Amino acid sequence: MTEDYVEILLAHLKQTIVLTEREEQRIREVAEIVFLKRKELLLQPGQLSQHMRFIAQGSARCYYLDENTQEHTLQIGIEEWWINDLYSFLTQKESKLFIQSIEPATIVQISRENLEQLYAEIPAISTFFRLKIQSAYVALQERTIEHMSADAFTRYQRFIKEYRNIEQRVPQYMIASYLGVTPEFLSYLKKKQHEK
Amino acid sequence: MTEDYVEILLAHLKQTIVLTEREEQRIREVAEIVFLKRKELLLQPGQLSQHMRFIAQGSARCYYLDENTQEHTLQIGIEEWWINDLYSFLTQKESKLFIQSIEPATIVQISRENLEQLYAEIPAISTFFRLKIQSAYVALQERTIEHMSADAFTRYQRFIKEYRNIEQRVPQYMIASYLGVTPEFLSYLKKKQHEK
DNA sequence: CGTCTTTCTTAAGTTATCTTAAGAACCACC
DNA sequence: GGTGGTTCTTAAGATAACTTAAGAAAGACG
Repeated sequence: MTEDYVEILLAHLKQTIVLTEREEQRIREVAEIVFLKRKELLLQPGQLSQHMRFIAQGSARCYYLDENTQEHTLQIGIEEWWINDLYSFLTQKESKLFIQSIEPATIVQISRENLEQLYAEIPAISTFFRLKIQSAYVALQERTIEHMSADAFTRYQRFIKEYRNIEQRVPQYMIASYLGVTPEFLSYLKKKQHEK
Repeated sequence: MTEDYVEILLAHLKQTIVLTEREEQRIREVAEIVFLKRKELLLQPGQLSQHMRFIAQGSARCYYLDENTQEHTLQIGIEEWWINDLYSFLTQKESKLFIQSIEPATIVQISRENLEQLYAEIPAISTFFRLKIQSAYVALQERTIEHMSADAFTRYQRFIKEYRNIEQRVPQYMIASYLGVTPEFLSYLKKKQHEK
């Protein structure tokens, strides 16, 4: 059932905020569902990000492609994570990023216009996204600090400790580009880790 | 005149939002002024960041000290920049960062409680800081991308191109720790740049 | 001004990480 | 269940960036 995916979003929201039955109904009205195959794009450089996107099933990532066609993964998400280029969504400027499913995925998304309506009608929704944006900032700051102060082996160890579930579902080369190393070097780090 | 510094803040706010004379007066009532000598601390790890801080004069930076007592500068600011550990301010958790004046500086700051009052009284102030937090996020994302995709020489060149005014006022080793290299290596990069 | 502290430079030796290339393993889908 | 594409590993050689150390320059402040 298509509707089941929206229920996953509602359950997720209700972990943080309280919603009346009527409010839930409003969200059901505006939520859109997108089904993706493996490695399909949801957003590309040059486009505007027009939705807040919630992963109801599967996995997705957000990455940057530099002048040398090297990928740099900024975020990897699985079920119940939000995935977006907040830069583009918030500033309404053209994105520089790709958002791509990793496995086949189901996304529940709300468009900017509908979201603005919801903000007006349901103050708790406004609170929810204010908190989300805050935590996105916090996560990014922690990542920046970690990237500057730890070497690749340490970053890898922390990653598998914190996200072994993700590590097992996602191609190695995406994790490498998330950690900021080449796939070959990550392979070497993995070996080094096993030897211990 | 102490009050002159608050006027700098007001002029800064009025570049983005419109304020009535009464609203300006409310801001004058709650703004606090802090005078700092060179290299004085405004915030240390373990403390809570309780203020939004605006540099009216001088310069300041925000940095992280890792387990090896290496400094990593997250932000450098001069006149009319805001400087804070938003992580601590927003989440009300203990900061992991230092905020420190570089040159002698004058900070105009508003405490969290006063700011919350202002949010309620002056919607434009709420808009202003929402935009600030957004642009802090955007700046951090751009920095992350740049750090992952460009080598140290390129990062240095972009830095001096964009911030030569800052580069000339701030010790080299802070710029090194902002760019993510050792001071010795930055010295080498500088020489390389001149040779061109 | 002069002196003490802070900051910057240079250079040699070292290490972390990348590049290239090629084969092996894995997996998606027919 | 086979097969074509994807992903992973290994290893050798290259390079970017770090470490250490010591002297030189610059700047703060009495």
